[in-house]
Amino acid sequence: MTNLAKDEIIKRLQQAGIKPTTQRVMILDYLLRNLDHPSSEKIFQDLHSQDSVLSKATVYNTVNILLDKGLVAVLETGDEVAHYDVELHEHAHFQCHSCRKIWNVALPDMEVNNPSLPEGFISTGVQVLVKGYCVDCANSLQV
Amino acid sequence: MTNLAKDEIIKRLQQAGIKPTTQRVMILDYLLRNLDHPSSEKIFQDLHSQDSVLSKATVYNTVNILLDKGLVAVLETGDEVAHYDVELHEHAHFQCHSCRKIWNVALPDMEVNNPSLPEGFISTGVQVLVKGYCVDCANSLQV
DNA sequence: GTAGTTGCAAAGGATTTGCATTAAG
DNA sequence: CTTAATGCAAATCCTTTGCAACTAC
Repeated sequence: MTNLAKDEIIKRLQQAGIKPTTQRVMILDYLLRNLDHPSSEKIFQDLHSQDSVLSKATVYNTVNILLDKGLVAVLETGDEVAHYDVELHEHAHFQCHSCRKIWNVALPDMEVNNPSLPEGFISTGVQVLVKGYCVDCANSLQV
Repeated sequence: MTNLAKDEIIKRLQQAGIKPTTQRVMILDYLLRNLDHPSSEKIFQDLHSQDSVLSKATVYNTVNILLDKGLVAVLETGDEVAHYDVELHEHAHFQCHSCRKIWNVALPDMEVNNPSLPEGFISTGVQVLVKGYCVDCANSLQV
């Protein structure tokens, strides 16, 4: 599990031009320690229960700043909530229809970076989401 | 542009086990004529302005039924709204960061159907979303 | 009749926003 | 000091739900 020192986290924020306040460091630290694609609500709940100096609005604002500066990525799954990810190198996600958990999966070596876009279109990234059933749910549901 | 006769649409609904009411036929017809990935709100606005016999709840309910029966697919983009698509064969989508419009793009012939999932996991489908800038926005924004 | 569908308005849930307070350099 | 960030609550937007009225067999 990634476990960067506070100094490292502060440095990352500063390099991105984000003022490293207590709350922002907490949140980025949380994301680096929890690679299971938490939602803003989950981040808030977990951090707020440990340490009451944190509001929901701050979590949403901070996550949006981190997104904007490219320190995290967002994954839209069709759940009502957005899931965040600090893993920035290209990879795909798998989500279980039943338990809604998300896994990272390796992207096969494919030309997903060069889909046949119309002339003049510019790609900035590709999101690949595989849906299905995880092994536990597949077993218990007899899918 | 697809332009199925009402009879065809009714038949499709019946084959899926959906009672072909006036509103449901209207909505499926709309989706077949508008391949630009409309949202429920857009469907409601366009159909309601033509013909006032339609409520927002009916649009949401109907779209969910169509989804459930596999007559349409949903595309989650990270906008606050879901976009619907009657094109059911495998393809990718491109969305412009700037104008938010969505295009269908061909999936390169890749093994996206067989990503390396963990043992026992079952895939039921893959959603590929390419993000970037469309030609018009790229030009006007000098990206 | 009876079951299923519609419309309306209200509820629900995720996210954003306004503004007074507080913290950071 | 001065600017920016925080916390709180209210607001907003999308979507779902409850329920009474309606429609179609």
